[in-house]
Amino acid sequence: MPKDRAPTRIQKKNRAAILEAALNVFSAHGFRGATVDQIAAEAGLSKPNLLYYFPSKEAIHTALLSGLLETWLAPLHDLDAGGDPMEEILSYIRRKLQMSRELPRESRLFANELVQGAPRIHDALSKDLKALVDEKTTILTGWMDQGKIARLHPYHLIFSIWALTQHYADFDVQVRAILGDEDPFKGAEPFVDTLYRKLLAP
Amino acid sequence: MPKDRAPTRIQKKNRAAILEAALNVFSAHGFRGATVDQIAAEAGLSKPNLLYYFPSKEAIHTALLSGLLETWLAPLHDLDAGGDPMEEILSYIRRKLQMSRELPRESRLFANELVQGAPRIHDALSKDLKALVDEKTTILTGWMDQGKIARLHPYHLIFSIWALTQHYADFDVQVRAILGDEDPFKGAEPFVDTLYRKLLAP
DNA sequence: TCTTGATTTGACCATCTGGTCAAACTCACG
DNA sequence: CGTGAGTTTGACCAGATGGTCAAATCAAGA
Repeated sequence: MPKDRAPTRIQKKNRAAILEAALNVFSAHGFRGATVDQIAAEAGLSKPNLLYYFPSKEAIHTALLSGLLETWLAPLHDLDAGGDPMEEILSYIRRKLQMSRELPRESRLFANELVQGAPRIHDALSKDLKALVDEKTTILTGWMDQGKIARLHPYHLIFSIWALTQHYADFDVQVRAILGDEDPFKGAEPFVDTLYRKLLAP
Repeated sequence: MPKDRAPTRIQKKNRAAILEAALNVFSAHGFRGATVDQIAAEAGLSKPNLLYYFPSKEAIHTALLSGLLETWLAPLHDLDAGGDPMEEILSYIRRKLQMSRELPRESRLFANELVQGAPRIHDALSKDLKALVDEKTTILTGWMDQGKIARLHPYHLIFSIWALTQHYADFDVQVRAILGDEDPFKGAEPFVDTLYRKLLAP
């Protein structure tokens, strides 16, 4: 285990390679389904070498999740009370959909964890996530009070956005099995845009 | 392994107990995360005894999935070209939401499988599911042509229904972490109802 | 009751998996 | 160079896990 001095060139490179490999493996097989050997192989390291950088499989998973949670929630963080309500929400939705396209592994990493009861991030959900959502639903409710957008249950509004956008990453196989060659996002973007324009129109 | 005569009383009871236990365990931990011992214990059998009824862990999983696929797709099957378009669709949505509430384990069983690339049901997706969806989107498109409902991408319309309704079962922990004590479905039902009424209004 | 097939189990096995460790090797820097 | 910290690895281990098997037990019809 490297001391806690400034990380060396090699440490930076290997830690990054491990996390990248772990993202591939954990997102495709879940925590239990992933093996340390698999991650090590994909990172181009031997297993003992990998365990020189992270003390355990669980530690890699935790590092991944907590490192990516911020990225994952950034779009919601950026929802601005000062902006135009409809534009703010639609822009949030577009960013979420874009993340589904560009960061599907991250989406599935969280999906795997959530479907199985989030044993490793339960805390982050009921603390950080809840706090963030509460902050933003206050903004949404404010806009509803001002008649800027239709009155809806703000929590369920947010759930609907998550469900709709992440569906394309999480259940990618199913979507592709049905759409065939068609690019899922080509149709998804105008669809969700239309959906939320109609839904939110005051 | 019992011969393929008519199943005895004991065979019926034990097979049912095994599938029930397997549903609990597979839906909570995924295929890889589930252990045969765990399923056997939950079914009240010893491991060798369980393996007397099913030849392998994989066989249990396959039996479960194929046995439940029909149940899972029944609501879509019932979408009737002869009925009132808006009522047919809203009734489909209500049934899907009801299944999310009453059969969350089944939902998570499929979610687990799908998130990890559906290695064991890829065939059923691109054959049975695709055929069913194609049949029903034809109906939807017909209704759109007649101006009975708004014109939308029919595949994405169906995806949106799946995403919205199954979200409450699949990501239950997250929903509860945010809603607290509030019953998720109390708010969800009017929300999705409103959503699709607005979306589908011609 | 007796017999036969169905059911159940304890003991066992091979493999996989997360993790350890001491020894070897490499790198940067004085 | 030389040297000490940083890095890598082969060999190894303990426990978990899927699965097997022969022997024991049970159930039901003749």
